[in-house]
Amino acid sequence: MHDHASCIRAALAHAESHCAREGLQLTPVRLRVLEILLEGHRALGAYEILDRLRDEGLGGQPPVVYRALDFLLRAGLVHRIETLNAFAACAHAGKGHVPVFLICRQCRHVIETPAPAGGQLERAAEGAGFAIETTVREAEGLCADCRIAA
Amino acid sequence: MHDHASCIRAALAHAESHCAREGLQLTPVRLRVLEILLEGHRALGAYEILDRLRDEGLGGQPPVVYRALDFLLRAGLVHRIETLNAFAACAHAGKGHVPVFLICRQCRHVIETPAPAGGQLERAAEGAGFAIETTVREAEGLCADCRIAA
DNA sequence: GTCGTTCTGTTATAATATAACTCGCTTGGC
DNA sequence: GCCAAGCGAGTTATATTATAACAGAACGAC
Ligand SMILES: [Zn+2]
Ligand SMILES: [Zn+2]
Ligand SMILES: [Zn+2]
Ligand SMILES: [Zn+2]
Repeated sequence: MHDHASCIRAALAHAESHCAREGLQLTPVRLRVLEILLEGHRALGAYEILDRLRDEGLGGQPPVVYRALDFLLRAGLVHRIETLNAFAACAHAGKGHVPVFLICRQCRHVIETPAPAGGQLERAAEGAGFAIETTVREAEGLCADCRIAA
Repeated sequence: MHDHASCIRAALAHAESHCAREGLQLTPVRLRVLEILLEGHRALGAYEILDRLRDEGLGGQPPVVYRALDFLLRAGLVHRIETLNAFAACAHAGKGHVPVFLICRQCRHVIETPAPAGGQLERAAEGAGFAIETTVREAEGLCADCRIAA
């Protein structure tokens, strides 16, 4: 069983120390967005996050949440899930990694697993003389729980 | 050097025979959208395609182009590029494949290479009991030409 | 013919994302 | 103390991407 409470604590502790070390400001809005994303290993759309912020009186317009997400993305604390146009807190903060996502189409849970370097993308790129800067690896399907439930 | 004229001819021939075989209707709008995407190995947004169609008097509203794209996607003749929210004609039509895309951020050229099965995504999924249905593998960076030009 | 299906046309709107400008706060120089 | 620079947040407006919902044409099945 996954101890999510300690999972959240660890992520927040990492975020604070990382920002302190790098001279980045983890402001209330930014922290709150991270906390919301950390509540579950799920991807949330920017406007879902925005609704939450609004309920809490923390900034009611799109730019607020998009700026916070932009900060968290650049700090490596959050990943963008391209398939869903949504965002998920990094589950491996601090361990420099190329994320791979397994996205359940039923419960929307997102499993992030670290990928070793030197996979297909890298080999394909090398053959083509292509210089990779960022990569996206996402799979959609059914997670173990939803397979059993089906 | 890439013989793109014959590349287009082959893709169109495949599209026609594939649709005939499967009982799918490659109507004028659908064919034209495919032709537009085949003009270059580039990704086009739905509204870029729509502008082209409009200029040609072929259907001026978003649903027209989205429906044509939906058809072409399901027929496997076109791929969606999640990173760009855009679409590119399949460069390996007919050869059942899992596409991998190398996307140049400068010239927007898209290189499609076929991926062998059994990569990182599949291994990660197996370990998690996750049943993959679709995968997205995209890399953004600089293509060989743009690296030289830089 | 007329019914069901498929494709297209059209209007309207939803969902996602950014531009551009304002303000308040901090901080450091002077 | 005062000012300027920088940064973050607030706000308005708008751009970009995508879909819902319904109306009309075209076609073959019966
Ligand atoms: Zn957890
Ligand atoms: Zn991560
Ligand atoms: Zn070609
Ligand atoms: Zn392809």
